[in-house]
Order: sequence, then structure tokens, then C-alpha cells
Amino acid sequence: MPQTQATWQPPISGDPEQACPIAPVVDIVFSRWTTPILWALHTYGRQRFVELERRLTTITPKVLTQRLRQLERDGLVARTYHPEVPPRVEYEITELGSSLAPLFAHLAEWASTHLEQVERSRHAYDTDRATGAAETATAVRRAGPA
Amino acid sequence: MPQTQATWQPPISGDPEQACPIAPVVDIVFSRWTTPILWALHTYGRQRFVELERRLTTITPKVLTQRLRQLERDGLVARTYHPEVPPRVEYEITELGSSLAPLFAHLAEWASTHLEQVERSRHAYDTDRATGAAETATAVRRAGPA
DNA sequence: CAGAATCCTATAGGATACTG
DNA sequence: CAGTATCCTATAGGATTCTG
Repeated sequence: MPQTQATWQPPISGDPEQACPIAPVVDIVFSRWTTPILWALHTYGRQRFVELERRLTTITPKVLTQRLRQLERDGLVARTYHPEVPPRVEYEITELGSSLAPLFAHLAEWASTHLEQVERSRHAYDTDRATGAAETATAVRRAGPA
Repeated sequence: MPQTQATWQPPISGDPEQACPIAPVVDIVFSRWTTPILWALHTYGRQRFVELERRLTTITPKVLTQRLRQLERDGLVARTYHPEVPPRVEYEITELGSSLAPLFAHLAEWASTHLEQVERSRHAYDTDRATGAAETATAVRRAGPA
């Protein structure tokens, strides 16, 4: 049976996680609060729960605890409990956690050099949509230069 | 007025977003599907909607559309619409999107060298919790070597 | 083909209050 | 101080169906 258009395509790949080698890292390192926490620990060194809380001004203690627990479980952060009154708990980045430092530096670098472009692109996209950009005749390509 | 314990701490910082320079990037690049999409476009080049759909085996068309729209708006991906029947739409990574390539390479590198450590840490943490690791006397430090 | 529309759920995260 | 305990909401993401 002849197919009009669609030439048959193989399944291409089995596992999207495997297809994208960095997908697993995303779950570990990149969420709303994990990067700020790691950044704070890396930048300002070992510190207590309340210090982190003050630094990440808008975080709630519940979420801070959750993310710290996850980071501890993943071995990126170490927790030290001093049985005193009042209790003192200190968090520090581990060697494994520090191994992300160069990556973070690159990300910060990328941010400083490209974030503005993203902003401009967003603005252009939004105003285009708002003013009802004409869909002319032939192939329409959107977004800035390739 | 002498304070018992807590030496006063300054507000430390105003804005957590500003405190962590890579926080803004996280929203743009790192979510469940954005990295696999960017990876696919970067690795296999310009391709159609259905090709991406097949490559990212478990993604749904709705989510794929959403993420592609966001990437287009942010200028990381370009969409080309060919008014034919049936319609043909091609997506490709932009120059701005490609600027993330070295970063992705580093992330993939980190994954290949450190993911196993994370797995081990998780396992150790879980078995520790399960067997009720004794909280001895003095300072207790958890997680692997600093 | 490339999606739009609709409905649904799981969960990350926030707000608030309480405790060893 | 360093959390825990509840409650709540917003939203990312999934499943399904339909269309130009």
C-alpha cells in the first residue's frame, strides 16, 4: 500500500533519558531553589540553616529543608549536627558538589552575555503576536538570525 | 544590649535572583523537556515536529508544542512554516541556542563522571536511614568526604 | 502533518502555626 | 535554632480527542 507522503521513519531511539545525556542532571541540580542554595554554600562557605534562610530571602523553612535533604541525599551537600542548646546545624558543599563549580561559572558567564538577547527576543515575539504579524505567502521563518 | 548567642546578621542580600546569577537561566533552559529538545535539535539538526515527537518517545504533542513555543519566544529555536498540504513545519536551533552547546557538553561530561557517585550517595543515605544510623554523642556529620 | 481543545493529576512550592 | 506539621494553590505535564 503506497503512502502518499510520509516516508516511514524508524522509532529513532528507545529512551529519551538516554537520548539526552544531561536529562538526569537536570533533576539533580536544576530546580527553583537548588542552584541558589548550592551557589550560596559555594560562595559563602559553610553556614547554618538560618543563614541560608536569610540569604535566600523568600524561601520558606519547609522548602529549604526539603531541598537541603535532597542535596544531602545526592551527596552534594553535607550536614553537620552539633547537639547543643540551642541546636546548631551547619551545611557545607561537598567535594562532589564543588565539582559543579566550573559549570556554574560557565552558566553565570552565559547569563551575563546572553540573557539580554533572550529578553529582546521575548519582547520581539510578544509585540509580533500582539500586532498580528502578517503571515505572508511562502515559508515563514520566525525568530532572529539562525 | 548583649545578645546571648545570635550575633546580629545583616539582611545579607535583597534579591535571591540577583544573589544567584544562574537562577534566571534555569527557567529558560532547564525543565523536564527543554534540554532533550535542544539536545535533539543540536545533535540531529533541523527537523520537523513529528520527528522530534518520535525522538522524544514519551512526550505528548501538547507539551512539545508548549516547550517549542517557549524556546521560540526565548530565541533559542526557530520555527519555519511551509504552507503546503499537509503542512510542514521545521524547527532548528538558533545561534543563540547553539551558544549553549559548550555548556551542554560540560554537563554531559559531568554526568558521565559523577552520576555514579550520586547514585552511590543516594543508596548510602537510604540504607543509613533504613537501618536507623546511630546518632552518637558529639557532632554528627553526614554524607561522604568533603 | 501540526497542532488546538479539553480534562485531569501529581507535585513543587508557598503560607501559617507549632515544637524539641 | 532548626526544623515539623498542615493546609493550600498554581502549574507542569499527561491522556485523549478533534481539526485545518
